[in-house]
Amino acid sequence: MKKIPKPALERLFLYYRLLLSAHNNGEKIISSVEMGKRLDLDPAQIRKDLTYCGEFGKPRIGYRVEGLMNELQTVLGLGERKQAVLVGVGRLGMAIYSYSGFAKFGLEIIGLFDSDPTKVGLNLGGQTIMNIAQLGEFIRQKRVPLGIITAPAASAQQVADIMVDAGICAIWNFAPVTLKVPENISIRNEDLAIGLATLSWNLINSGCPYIQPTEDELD
Amino acid sequence: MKKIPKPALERLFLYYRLLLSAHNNGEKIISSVEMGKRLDLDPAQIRKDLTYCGEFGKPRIGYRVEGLMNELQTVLGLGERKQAVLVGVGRLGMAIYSYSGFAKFGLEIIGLFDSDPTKVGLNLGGQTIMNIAQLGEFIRQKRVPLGIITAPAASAQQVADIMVDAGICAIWNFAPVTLKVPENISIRNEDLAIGLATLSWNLINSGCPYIQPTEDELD
DNA sequence: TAGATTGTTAATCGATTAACAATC
DNA sequence: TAGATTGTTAATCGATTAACAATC
Repeated sequence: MKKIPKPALERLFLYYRLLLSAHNNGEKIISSVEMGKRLDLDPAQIRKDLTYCGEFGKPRIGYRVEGLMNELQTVLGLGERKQAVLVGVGRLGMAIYSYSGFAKFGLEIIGLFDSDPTKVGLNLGGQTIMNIAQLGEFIRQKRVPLGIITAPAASAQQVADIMVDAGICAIWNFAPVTLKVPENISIRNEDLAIGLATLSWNLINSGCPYIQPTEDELD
Repeated sequence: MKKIPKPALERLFLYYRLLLSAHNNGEKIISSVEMGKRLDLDPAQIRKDLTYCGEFGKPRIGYRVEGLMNELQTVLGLGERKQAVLVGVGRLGMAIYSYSGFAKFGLEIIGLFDSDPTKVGLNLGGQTIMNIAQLGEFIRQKRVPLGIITAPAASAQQVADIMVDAGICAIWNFAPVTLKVPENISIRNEDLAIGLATLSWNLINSGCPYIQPTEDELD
């Protein structure tokens, strides 16, 4: 398995989603130039990225939409079932749990957990929220490879420790905190506040007329 | 205003949040080594990043927690009020709207919009959900600098067009689609499915014992 | 002082972009 | 064929890491 640079890996998924949409739209062939237009990316970069997943393009023609789509699905493992537990059934947790878009890529949330006794026992979309005390045992027994943390920052590390101890392989972390995990565990931080912070910086440095300069703004 | 590379800008926010926590914890001084330990980053990188926001460290001593925190707050504009509209009051939209963590960094969502007539008129946390037809006028009148899109992919571009036309300066996009906007508009895509896809790839390429060939999983 | 830590310069690393021969 | 598009190599760009003099 050829190593794929992280930025390229993320783009591969964008290509996959684009191809899925093109396929549903009845398109048979697509060129790197056309993909670049739709995704606002350099066609050369797209071609380069696609070399990480085998060769499919034909000079003068372009890429077969369905073939490339299937190849990407295989490479990214999007066709595999990925069972997961979700810990922290707040609004964000519920949003992720109920979002059908992830199921298309193989995500199956098979266990909901919370530490709040008023939530434990509630039924949500056919699943009963369990006490966090049962988390480790559940992961071990069901051999759950993926953990989703939508718990508050204060308890996120504790949750991660339980998951790791129970043998989980990957963590999707939405808590705004840097988790300490062994390096064989793969972790993805969706730190939404970072996005807000970068937009904040852009706003005050872009001369937006709708932002009222406090006193220090003049360049 | 010195230009700040994007990855450095994102880390600056991590430093800010760390300092906020250290400050609340009563810490007065912190070194780049200590920050590196807590954030799992190279101390040299931290020192380098911090040069983008003025000089604060003292050799042999470290950084003054409060001073550096305040400086970062100013640089990132986190103390400024950032008024925003949110379009698409589904579960994710509600999660973002009701998350108090963003308010700490200056976010103020002052308008909720949806195209679903059964939602328009409902009251949510003191605000009435408005019809998307009023979006442009609202932005113009209130001079709203920031738009948050939590609408479905299919309508996201249309929403963005209205926002841009009304003079919005920045867009925080949660819809899984590449939006076309003029290049003077700053945009941040929080494409959560990318995270899932990278974890998916990691799972199938890391030899996770809890991941089995698909046929074993059928039941 | 002696030692720890900064800010900065230089070296390394990795990713993007450009160029173009090969190809259909 | 002529022309468009690929895959790949080389050049460029930018970010990270290493090294170390300056400093308190």
